[in-house]
Amino acid sequence: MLSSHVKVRFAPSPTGYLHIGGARTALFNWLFARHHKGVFLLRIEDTDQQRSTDDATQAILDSMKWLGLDWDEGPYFQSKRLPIYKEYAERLVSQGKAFHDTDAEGRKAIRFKMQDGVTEFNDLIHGAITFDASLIEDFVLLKADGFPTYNFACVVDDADMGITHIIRGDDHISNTPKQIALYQAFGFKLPEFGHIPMILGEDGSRLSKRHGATSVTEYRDRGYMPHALVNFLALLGWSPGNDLEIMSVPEMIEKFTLKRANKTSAQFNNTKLDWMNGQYIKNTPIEQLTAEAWKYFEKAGIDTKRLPEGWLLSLARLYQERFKTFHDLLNQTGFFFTDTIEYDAAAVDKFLKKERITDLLKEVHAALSATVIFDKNNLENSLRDLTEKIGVGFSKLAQPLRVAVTGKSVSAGIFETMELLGREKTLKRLAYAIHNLCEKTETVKSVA
RNA sequence: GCCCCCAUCGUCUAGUGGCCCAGGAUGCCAGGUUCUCAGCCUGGAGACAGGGGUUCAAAUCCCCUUGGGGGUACCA
Repeated sequence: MLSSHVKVRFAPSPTGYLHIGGARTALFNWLFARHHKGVFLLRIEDTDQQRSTDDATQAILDSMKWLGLDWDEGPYFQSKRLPIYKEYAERLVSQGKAFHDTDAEGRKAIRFKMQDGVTEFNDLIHGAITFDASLIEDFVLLKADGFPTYNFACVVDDADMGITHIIRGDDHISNTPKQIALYQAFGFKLPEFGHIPMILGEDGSRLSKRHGATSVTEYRDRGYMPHALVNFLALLGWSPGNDLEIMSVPEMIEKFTLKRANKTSAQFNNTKLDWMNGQYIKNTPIEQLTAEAWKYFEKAGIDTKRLPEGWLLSLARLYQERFKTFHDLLNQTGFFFTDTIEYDAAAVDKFLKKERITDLLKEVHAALSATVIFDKNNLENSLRDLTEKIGVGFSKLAQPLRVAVTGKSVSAGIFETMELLGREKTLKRLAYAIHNLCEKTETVKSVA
């Protein structure tokens, strides 16, 4: 393959945010270009005046950047190339290959005259695909508003911009014979076509808003790492051919070929994405992870300036193997950042509203108060000593303490948690639980 | 309706005629580690849509059926 002449494009229409299907198409084009050391260009197909918006364009550009899909040319905007399309359309009219037409509603357009015959092309992924051109109607090239239609603008631009490989969703397979007819009418050199499978929602139906998060920006806002999303998306419709799953971007570029792309549509799977994001989090250097968490926390409205030096790093270290997304981290660690913690009612019932818990926690309170250096080692020593002295298993003590301090029956290690929370808050919450939560019936949420 | 594409564990996939009574990952289940959960380790259940061919031999090739997806716009 002549790698030096590869030129591909991603050509979204700015009628909505970049969804994961579009992102995957962009990614495959990008990987293909980088693998072949070719050119990747971005073209905005804003020929639908009603539905195109600047916000959508901006969201698409932001999403591409966030994913790390940098383009070498563009973005070109089709709305700025109107004279070009007009000229090409008229050329076809003058050659008798297209004609002016007025529809029932009185709109005037230029329509392409389809020739009968068989259209066959060799798809890079599907192999030979054949259409009977006589079944395809004469289609509009230039709309009444002077804007080109998709099929027309696409061909004119791809030819004009020197696109060598058209990699796009297989929902475009049936557009291909029309486009080939146009290439032939103009005498343009035909590019290669590679139609990649669609990404379906988790239930196997076409991706839509009711599937929850479908846009790249939503995944960004929910605290996923861009490389994890890229890695996950790369594996939807493509595989390196071995058992490798977690791959760096350079690795993906090196291994990416269209030959290894699938024909079968793939269902999106959030659970596996979560797992993958967790893998990336685990493998991210702690300083970088802390910085990312910091950014996310600030956006979420947490006053990070008030946190002691190094505190967030300790938090990140403690939670690194425990969270899947930054949003998840925020959920898990919310009790650190508030004076009003939420108590899980079931946890309170199960671990605090029991006989002798008040006494036990009073002992714990005393032991913790007497711990001079409030760090995890000393806290552990104090409490281990206590359990030995009063003869109870450590878990009998840990759970009530956990609920009292975090409000939940699940948390990271209790000693590390107390150390991070600090002496003052820990003791305050413990005292509150002793006086207000143990062996009483109401009280689910209050100030501690 | 007509045209086109597709079909391996729930999901993502490996598999291009014998190496496959089908491998990996995720999820699920069980056990281990343990202050809970997560993580980690070990083990387990789990698929070639159905039917015909071709062949000494088929998940792999052909046909039909069924199922899914896409198109059939002066949307892209």
